[in-house]
Amino acid sequence: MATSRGPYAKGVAKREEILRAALEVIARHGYRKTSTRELAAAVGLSEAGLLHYFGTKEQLFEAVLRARDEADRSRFVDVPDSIGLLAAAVRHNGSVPGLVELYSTFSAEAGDPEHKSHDYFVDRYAAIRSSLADAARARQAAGTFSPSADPETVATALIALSDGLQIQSQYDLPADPADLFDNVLDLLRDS
Amino acid sequence: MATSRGPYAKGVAKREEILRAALEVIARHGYRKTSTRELAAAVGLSEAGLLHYFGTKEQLFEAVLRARDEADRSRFVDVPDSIGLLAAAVRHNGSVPGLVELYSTFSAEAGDPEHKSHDYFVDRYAAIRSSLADAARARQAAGTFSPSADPETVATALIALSDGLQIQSQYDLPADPADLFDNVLDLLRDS
DNA sequence: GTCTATACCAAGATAGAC
DNA sequence: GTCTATCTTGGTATAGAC
Repeated sequence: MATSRGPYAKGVAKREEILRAALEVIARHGYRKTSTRELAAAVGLSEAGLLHYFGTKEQLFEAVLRARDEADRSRFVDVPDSIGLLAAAVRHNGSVPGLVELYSTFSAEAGDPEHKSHDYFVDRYAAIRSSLADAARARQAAGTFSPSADPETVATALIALSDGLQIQSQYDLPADPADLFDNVLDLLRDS
Repeated sequence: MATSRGPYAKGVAKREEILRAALEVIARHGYRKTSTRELAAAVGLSEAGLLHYFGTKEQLFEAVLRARDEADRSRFVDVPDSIGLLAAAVRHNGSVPGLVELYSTFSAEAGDPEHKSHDYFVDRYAAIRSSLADAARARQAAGTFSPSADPETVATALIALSDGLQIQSQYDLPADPADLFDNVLDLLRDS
């Protein structure tokens, strides 16, 4: 048996270059219209060469979304709790429509239990839900959040609100989704 | 000039048969995995014959969603206002996972302004938003809804909540999405 | 019964995943 | 390169208005 040696430094760098390029191409052409062919051309690789790094098109897009989560976390390190983090992310989404389209489409498609990225979203939703519920409990203890609201319910609803606003923002929304999200949070503080 | 004669009785019947069959096949196999070939076979047509009626696969799926909206409206005629209608639809969605997958995926994909069904969703969202805002105003006037909530904001947020719950329901949700939706409505009544 | 738009099919062009 | 998917082209057969 060959023992796994892990990626070489060159491979790591190429991976990052591919992720950056994928982000850029997706932002311009959208998710559905971005082919592996086009992506390969953008980084100077053959299609086979590109897929060597990520296995399938889907795993590549999953990697792009993981990279975005990571980037958001480090962009908003100073935000006090995960409810605030979600609000900041919703606001930031307004400036990256290509990523919003990727996230919306991909999270809907991966709803199929046989989709390669299904488990990624199961884990991601569970983690966010748990951390939002913690934040809701902390805010309730501090007296800055509706005491009658069930934390788990609030957590699930806030995620749904964020996801749903990302979809609606692709159509003609009369207001800024981020302002809307903040307004709903205000309602929950006062009820 | 060729004057349009409209569809023959046979064509009208076949159209309905196709929509019914599409609903069933999509409910079983999901949206992404349903091919025009499979759909054509299910109604005893060639692919070209199938596409003769709807032009493209996308227009066929749009027709399926229009038929669903129509079916929901007649299923819930006795529901007093459109907020109640949305709540009833969310509850009903729990029994038709294939349609939920179709709706989630398709509404995300059609976010692309060049998608053939983009305008359908623009109109649909605008209509639902307007009717939900009317319902919120009526409930506020009747004293059964938070007076501090802006009706337009509530309308957009309720749609987002419904859409987002449809996505999350495809993963491991700890609670029933319909109960969750009702709980959020309760919070809005008391605030 | 004539006429032509509608209903439908066979084959293939095109394009993307892998 | 191979396989699979959508959609077009170019046709024939039939419904149904007149």
